Amino acid sequence: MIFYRKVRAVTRRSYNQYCGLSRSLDLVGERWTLLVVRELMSGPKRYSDLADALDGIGTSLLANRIKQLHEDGLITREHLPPPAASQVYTLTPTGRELAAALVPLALWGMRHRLDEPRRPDENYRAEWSLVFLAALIDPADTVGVRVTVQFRLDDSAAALSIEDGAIRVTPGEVDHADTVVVTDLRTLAGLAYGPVDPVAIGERVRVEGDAAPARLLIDLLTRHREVLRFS
Amino acid sequence: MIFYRKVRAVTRRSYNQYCGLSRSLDLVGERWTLLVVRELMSGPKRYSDLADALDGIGTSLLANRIKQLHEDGLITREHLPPPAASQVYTLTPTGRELAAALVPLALWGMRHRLDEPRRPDENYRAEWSLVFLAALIDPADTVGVRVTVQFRLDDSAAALSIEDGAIRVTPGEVDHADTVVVTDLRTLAGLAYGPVDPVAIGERVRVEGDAAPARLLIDLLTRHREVLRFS
DNA sequence: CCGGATCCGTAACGATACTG
DNA sequence: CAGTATCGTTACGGATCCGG
Repeated sequence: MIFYRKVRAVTRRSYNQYCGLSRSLDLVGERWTLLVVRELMSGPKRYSDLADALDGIGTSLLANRIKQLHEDGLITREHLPPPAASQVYTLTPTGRELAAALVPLALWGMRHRLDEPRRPDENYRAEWSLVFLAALIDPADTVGVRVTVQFRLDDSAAALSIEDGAIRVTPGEVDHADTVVVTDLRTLAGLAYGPVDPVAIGERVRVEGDAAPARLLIDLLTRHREVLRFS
Repeated sequence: MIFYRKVRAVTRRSYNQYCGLSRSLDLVGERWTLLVVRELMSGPKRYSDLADALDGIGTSLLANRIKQLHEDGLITREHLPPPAASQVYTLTPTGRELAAALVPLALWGMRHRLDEPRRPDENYRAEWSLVFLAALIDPADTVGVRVTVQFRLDDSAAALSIEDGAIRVTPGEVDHADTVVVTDLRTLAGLAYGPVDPVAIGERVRVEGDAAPARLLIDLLTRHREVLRFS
């Protein structure tokens, strides 16, 4: 009797096209991969953090995706010092460039696919959108700026902070925020790229605390550069 | 005896996340979909054109992808007048915005995934990369410009033309080109976004015909705006 | 020939159970 | 906590067929 051992495919499925887009998708075009990258845009994450955020991924597939991203040099796997006894995944510089390349695609989705409101059982985290909106801020506008704003969007919280030219998004509540902005995702997204008028946002945006940092940040978000156009 | 009819799933598979990127990928994240969009960036195409360019897609899947893109309002299906007796697919304005959003991802792939040279049996078409490089040209720089340059890259040809502010890529050979540029993809891509120095390209770029239009176009390609940065 | 639809084998994914 | 192992289901790939 002969046993056939199921051998793991040595070659990944490829489009077999000498083209930048095709080769990008060969690497990160499979299901869930780009969402793992998105998760890491709000800072290093543990395996269980990713599994928790990516509802429905299945543990086995997540492990495979992490392994691929690591082999391809898009993330690093670091062991935290003993007291933590844990390991975290972090974007490499190449991975961060990929993350930046996802910004227009995410904004396209915000513009065209967020008009259908959030379904009752649909997952949602404030940092998912905030990382892409934060990428719109022009670093040239942040010299000397040092601000942390706590956002609360549709009952999820995340903070956006600017310090020494570094723009960072932190999931959840931070304890050193300069002020708190309470609004919804569509309003904030509409402010940043589109139809919402910054001067008439009184009833859709509530600022708790000092208004100046909130104004500053919303100003930075609204005077970003143009989006790319095709044709 | 009871026959079970295989019912087409009424609900597409979704990440179930209220997030711009997730919802984009719900729409266009499945295999081959974004490559169909890329094909349409170089002009309207027939079904058989797409099937021919997307080697390995399988006719049934291509038909499904086209149907989805049409239902989602990203492409139109037009019947050509009787002598042609054919139908072509064209990007809608929303579809063109999506195409523009793919540019950074394609450039990321050019920068990071094209160092592995073209495999012997790997498919290649000049327009695949040219549409994304052309998107780097700033429309503000094209006022009054009217030029058509025939490119020949690694034995595939496509033309890039600018006219009345419209930038267009045409597959294959055109018959009204102002000049011909012969080079390879890595050189052209390196010129546009990266490490190749425009002043020392003599032996890597060959211009057949009038040098002025070629210089103009290469100049437009190299002085595009910065790419988005993350972090 | 063009524009698909049908069928079927294989690979990818999703859910759950289990382990160091 | 950080994954493997297993297994049923879905998606994809290739071939064939079919109506205009």
